[in-house]
Formats: sequence, C-alpha cells, structure tokens
Amino acid sequence: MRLSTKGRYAVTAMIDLALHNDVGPVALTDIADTQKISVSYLEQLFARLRKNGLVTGMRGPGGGYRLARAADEITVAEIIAAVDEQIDMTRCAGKQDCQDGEKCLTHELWVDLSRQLYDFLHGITLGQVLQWPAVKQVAERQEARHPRGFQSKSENVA
Amino acid sequence: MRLSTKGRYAVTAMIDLALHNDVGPVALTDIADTQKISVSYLEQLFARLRKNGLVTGMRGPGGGYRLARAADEITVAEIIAAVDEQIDMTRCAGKQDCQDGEKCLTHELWVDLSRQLYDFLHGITLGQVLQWPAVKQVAERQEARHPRGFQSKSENVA
DNA sequence: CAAATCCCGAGTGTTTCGCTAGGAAAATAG
DNA sequence: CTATTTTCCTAGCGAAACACTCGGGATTTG
Repeated sequence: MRLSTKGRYAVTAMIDLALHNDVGPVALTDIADTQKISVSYLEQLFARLRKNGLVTGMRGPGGGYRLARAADEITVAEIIAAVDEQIDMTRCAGKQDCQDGEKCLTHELWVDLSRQLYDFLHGITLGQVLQWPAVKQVAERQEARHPRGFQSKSENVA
Repeated sequence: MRLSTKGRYAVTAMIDLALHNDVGPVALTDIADTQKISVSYLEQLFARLRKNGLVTGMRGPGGGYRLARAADEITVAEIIAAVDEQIDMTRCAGKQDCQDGEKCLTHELWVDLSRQLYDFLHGITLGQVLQWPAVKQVAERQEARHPRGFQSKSENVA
C-alpha cells in the first residue's frame, strides 16, 4: 500500500462525486476546475476507478461520473488501492526466498504493518468523511460559489 | 505523510537495531547484508534518522548505530516521517488560498485524513512490533544463522 | 600507525508523477 | 442529420523521487 498525492487526488474527486451523487453525474471538467489539475490526468485516475468498479461513466452532454455504489459502501482504502500501481512493495515480490532461501524480516514485517494500515483505511468510508465538520464546511462554501447540478442543464454560471 | 519502500527500509533497519540494542552497536554493513541493499543508501537513511534523534552513531572499529531511545519510546510514525522528504503534500503548500482565496476541499480533507493516519502509526512502537509473532520468528532464525553481537568481536562467521 | 566505521557530497539510471497531445466513440441539442 | 459535449484510449514528456554508486573525508579502536 503506497500513499502519495495520487491517492489524495482520487479520494478528493470521489468526495466531489459523493457530494453530488443524488443530483446527477459530475463532469471531469468541474472536478479539474475545483482541484486545479488537468482533465487528462483526472481521466487516467478515473480509468482506474472505473476498472475497479468504484465509478460509472456516462458519455455525452450532461454526462460525467457517478459513484457505482453508495458512499457508505466505498472505503478510502479501495480508492487508494485502485489508483496505485501496487507493484512489488516487498523486495522478494511474492517469492518468499529473498534471504537465504527463506522469508526475510522485511517481508513479514511489512506484510503485517501494511495489513494493519489497510484495515485502518478500510474502516473509513466515503460516507463517514462527508460527515467530518471541516469537509462539510468547505463543501457548503463550494456549493454556494459554484452551484452544480441543482439547476437544470440549461443555465450557465459563468 | 508519504509511504513507500523508503520508509520500509528505515523501519526494518530500526527493528534490526532494536533486536541488538542490549548487545552493542550494529554496523551498516550487517544491515545492508541482511536487507540486501547498498551501504551508501543506508547511510543516507541513517543520516536522517540521526538528525531526527532516533539513532546515535559510534565511529571506529566495533562501532555502528544504536537506538537513541528505548524501543518502546520510538514509534513507526516517527521513523517514516524522518526519512520522508515531507515536501508540500498539499497543493497550496501551507498557504490556504488555493481556491478562490480560501482553503480548498483538498486541503482540509487530506490534513484530516493524514492526521488520522499519523495518529494510527504513532500508536505503534518499535517495542510492540518486536512482539509480533512473525517478526520474532524471523528474527530468531536470522540470529541463528548470522549471530551478531552475542560473541565478542574476535570471531568470524564466514 | 592502520583498519574499521561513520560522515558527507556529487553524480547516475530507472521509475513514478503530473501533465500534454491527439484522437475515437457515444450521447445529447438543435 | 449535424454539431457539440462528454467519456474513453494511447502515446509521450519534463521533473521529481527512488535506489544506488563513487570518492573522499573524519574519528575511534587495536
């Protein structure tokens, strides 16, 4: 389990989807605008999220992405695992003969620690994060400044 | 808080030190041998650990590194934070004006999540890890094959 | 003294990060 | 039907980080 800005972008984008889940799909251009990152980079992240069954895409005007499941059924661990390459964190890469033909200390130790970390992040759902005071606050302010989805598709804010 | 193989090397090396803490300092060549990584790379990691007050170095023949504190007083979070660059994890880099002159959702969300993660890893001490069955097992096998420190400095295994 | 070991800085190849570019397919609007 | 909007897909690119190498010190032990 790796942890970098890549996972953060993914989690934040999923929060964005969860906030507008009952209104309609969210276009990547909207997320790119609020997160200040490029659409193409978001596309690559969402390709992974889609392949892992976390979001569903809807093409055409008015389309966008939407959560594939309820916010309470999606954990932070799933999101991070989806966008991370998840290549051999252990040096022995699955083969447990990294030292003297047997498992090295590194292997067992990190498998255990990584497991504990995964369990921790697996216990946090998107629905829970939405209830965090700081998140609710910023979400409300964002909605006030850039209303998305509450009006029908015929209006333009800018 | 970032998490990669770099942090794993550091944690594993610290475990190695903790295992031999009551016998004497551990030379980097020994750690490099068991972990199968280069001495120079370990030196760079230990430079950071030393600057963060986690280990103390002792030069000259018979020297090496030793824990600066008791194993129960050192947490996994400290070790990982010591070796990580810890540059701007937030896009706004401390300045909280990343969106419309105010804090963005990214900022608050990740500060919260990162904090929870840090607290979790801060709750795990080196002393606790030493008690994990898997770690004890491999440690005992390693000690049997490559006894270090239990004999005086006058013997050679190979 | 000489050997062992920590200490330090500069440089190197590979991978990942974040992004750009260019298009193709699908769905809606007119 | 056509034009626009959006997802989808692939390829590549500069910068950063990763893991490492090399070369030289400084300091302590024997």
